[in-house]
Amino acid sequence: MASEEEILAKEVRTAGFRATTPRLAVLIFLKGAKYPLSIQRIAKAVGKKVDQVTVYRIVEAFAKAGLVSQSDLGEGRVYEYAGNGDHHHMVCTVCKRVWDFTDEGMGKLIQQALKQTRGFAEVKSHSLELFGLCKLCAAKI
Amino acid sequence: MASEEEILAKEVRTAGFRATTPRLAVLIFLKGAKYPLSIQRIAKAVGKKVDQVTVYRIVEAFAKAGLVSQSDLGEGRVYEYAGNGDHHHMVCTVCKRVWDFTDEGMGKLIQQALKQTRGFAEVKSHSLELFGLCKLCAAKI
DNA sequence: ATGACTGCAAACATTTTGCAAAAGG
DNA sequence: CCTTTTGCAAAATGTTTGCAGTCAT
Repeated sequence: MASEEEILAKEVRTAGFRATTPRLAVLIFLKGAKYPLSIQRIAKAVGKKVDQVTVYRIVEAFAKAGLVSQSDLGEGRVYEYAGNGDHHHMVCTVCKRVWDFTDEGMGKLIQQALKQTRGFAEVKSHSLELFGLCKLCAAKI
Repeated sequence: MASEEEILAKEVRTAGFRATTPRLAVLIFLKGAKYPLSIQRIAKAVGKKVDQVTVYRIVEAFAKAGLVSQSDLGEGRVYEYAGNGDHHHMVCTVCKRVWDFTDEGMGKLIQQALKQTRGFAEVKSHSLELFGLCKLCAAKI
């Protein structure tokens, strides 16, 4: 049976890249991460065996290829493994913690949007964030 | 009758700020803008009568106060006047142009999300972006 | 073998900070 | 007045680029 690493290596190659140590390190880390992370945090996580410049290039390329998805949860751009399922984010603007949620209605919403905006041909990806207060932070106010 | 500027001045004061020239310049410009803009573009637009550092501070404060809303449409963070109505963005990833669209179902979606994520008390704002290809760019491929 | 990829150094850009002077209420 | 706000200079961060050497295929 294929190891975790072999599976990801295949995924990386399918996306058109060579399966290098830095790329696998980044992808393995992101796959295991519980919430989206900034370049800096990813770089720190993979350790100094991978240069931060390389992390920039890898993550940007992965994002373009759709292997990772990007968003801005209020603290600058963050990235997460796209293969962990389509979901959205709910962010507490005080403690910055992130919750995931899913929504069935996205397909319908996209159809509606396309109907409204003539001029658009095709939606490739989406990003939806809700900002507010978690119960803990709300209680403190 | 109150001039455009007087109305915005009042809005700025209601939000808890002093109605200074730089703040009104930024808000007037953003109110008239047809799509969300970066700090750099806002600074350039209001001219060099307002320092770019001041634009940073103003826009950040306005965003926190809810006077402007922020998002990342793929090219870094951009801002727009919040009073121009609740809407979402559709962005062509090739030519970067932005279309607006609205969605009735947002309230229901938020209720759903709150149901899913125990731990959340209240949603204050949201941000929804669709990325894809406009017809012009799709035709060129 | 050979093109893709990485690391390193340095350029470049963006964002933040501190403080004295200016301006709003 | 008296506090908030601004401009300026400078520091601190963040991001991109160029290139020689390394690695995956």
